Amino acid sequence: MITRNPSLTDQVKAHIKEQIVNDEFADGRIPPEATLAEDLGVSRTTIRDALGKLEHEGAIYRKQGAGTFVNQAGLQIKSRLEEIWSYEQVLEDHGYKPSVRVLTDEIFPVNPETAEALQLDEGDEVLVIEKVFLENSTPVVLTRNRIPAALLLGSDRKRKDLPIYEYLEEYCDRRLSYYLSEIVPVSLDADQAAKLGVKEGTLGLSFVEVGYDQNNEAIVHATSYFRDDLLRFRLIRRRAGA
Amino acid sequence: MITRNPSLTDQVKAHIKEQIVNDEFADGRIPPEATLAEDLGVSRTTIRDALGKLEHEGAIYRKQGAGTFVNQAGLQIKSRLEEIWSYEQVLEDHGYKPSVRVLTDEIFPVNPETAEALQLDEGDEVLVIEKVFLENSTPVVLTRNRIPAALLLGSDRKRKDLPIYEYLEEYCDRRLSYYLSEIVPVSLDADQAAKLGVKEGTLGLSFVEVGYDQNNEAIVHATSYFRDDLLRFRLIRRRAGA
DNA sequence: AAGTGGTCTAGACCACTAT
DNA sequence: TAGTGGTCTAGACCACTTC
Repeated sequence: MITRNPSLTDQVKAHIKEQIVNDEFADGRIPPEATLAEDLGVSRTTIRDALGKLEHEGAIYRKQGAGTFVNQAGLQIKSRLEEIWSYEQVLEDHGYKPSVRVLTDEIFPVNPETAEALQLDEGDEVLVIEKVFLENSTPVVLTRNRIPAALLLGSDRKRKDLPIYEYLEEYCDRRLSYYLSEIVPVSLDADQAAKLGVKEGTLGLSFVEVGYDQNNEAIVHATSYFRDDLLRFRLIRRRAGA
Repeated sequence: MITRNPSLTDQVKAHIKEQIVNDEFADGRIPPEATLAEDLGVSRTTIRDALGKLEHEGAIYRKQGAGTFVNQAGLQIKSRLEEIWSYEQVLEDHGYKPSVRVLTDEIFPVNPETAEALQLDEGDEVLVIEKVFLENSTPVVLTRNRIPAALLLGSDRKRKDLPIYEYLEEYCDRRLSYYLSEIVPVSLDADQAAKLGVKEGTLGLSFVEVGYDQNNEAIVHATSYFRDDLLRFRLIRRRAGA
């Protein structure tokens, strides 16, 4: 059944992706764009947009003049760094059964680092939400999110365990559009190590990031720490401009 | 002057990017797509493709129904992780004057890890090129590239200091298409620390990656180590599927 | 020479934002 | 309601690979 929303392109993308994971293409060769367009009853442009997205996420590769092919190596990637949104989802993708524990959920005066990241003034307040994501009872990810208190709409913020982007939609009516992230290797301090269940000084990876909404306003300052022994991030690096 | 190659889209993109960095758009507002199309004498599709690339690399953002705007925050990013290709270029972008020193350039029997990454057999040989990238006389990046010896075309490989993708084109006639990379925090061992001019055990970031050519054949296994105090990597994380 | 992906056009209509 | 970006179509021609 063809409907708008999800877009035709996304439907086509999902359809082809399904055939890929079900290994329905002989020799890993995907049919020509013109054939796909005719078979699915859409324009070649729509097919090309869908294939473009699949190529970008590493599921396929294309060779001008030759054809389009399944990319087995790319399909192995579980967590694509550029697309990580919910850590529960990431853990699920790794085959874990994730759970969340909220450690902190309080309003504090902003610290200088967050004030700069979120363009706040000294003395402004932020809501600090600290959470741990666990697989079974093993902590894997520790996050600290800071949201300007001025953005909060009501005081009945019950679902503290929501993914932060859902929390922002629910209680601030802001839609998180993208993160600008910095990747930093860290030696976990006593507090962080305790919360992640490892020894102080253990090596870990961390993100320091600022989240923006559709109006390009900074709405969240996030810091995340990962157990490197349990979670590895991968990404595809391409030639600039491609 | 309008010519093919670079594509119209890339010419349009470069043109708009230049106007952005020269701050030629009042209020950071970029003209409507229809206007750009008419002014530049191309179709709206071409304009949209160009704007799409600029949006993807963080230079602009778009709001349906409202317009297209310059993204000041995104413009600040120097090294976009997904697009890093030459470390000399990265160091230049950070305002450094880079230089390269080749530490190793020899053929060895393949080790098990590389054999698996490049689908080689035990006993096959690889060319190992180890290089350090320096700013002035300070080491910043240490890389080790391993190329299957079977790919080498001749024996007069003089330019060992070429970026590895150029080396592969020059001496193997293979075009590097993309890297599949894993990000790993490390405590530098004695050898690595010495080559980077820091104390053993210093915290660093590393990439472990496999490079593929257009036929999706693995052609290089690379390991890189970075001085975290001198080089930070950033990236833009977006909602999956967007 | 035949087939395939890459680029580009011109135009239609929809969804959303601003006023 | 007017203006803007988002999606989609149908078709043309080019560049490259394969045989």
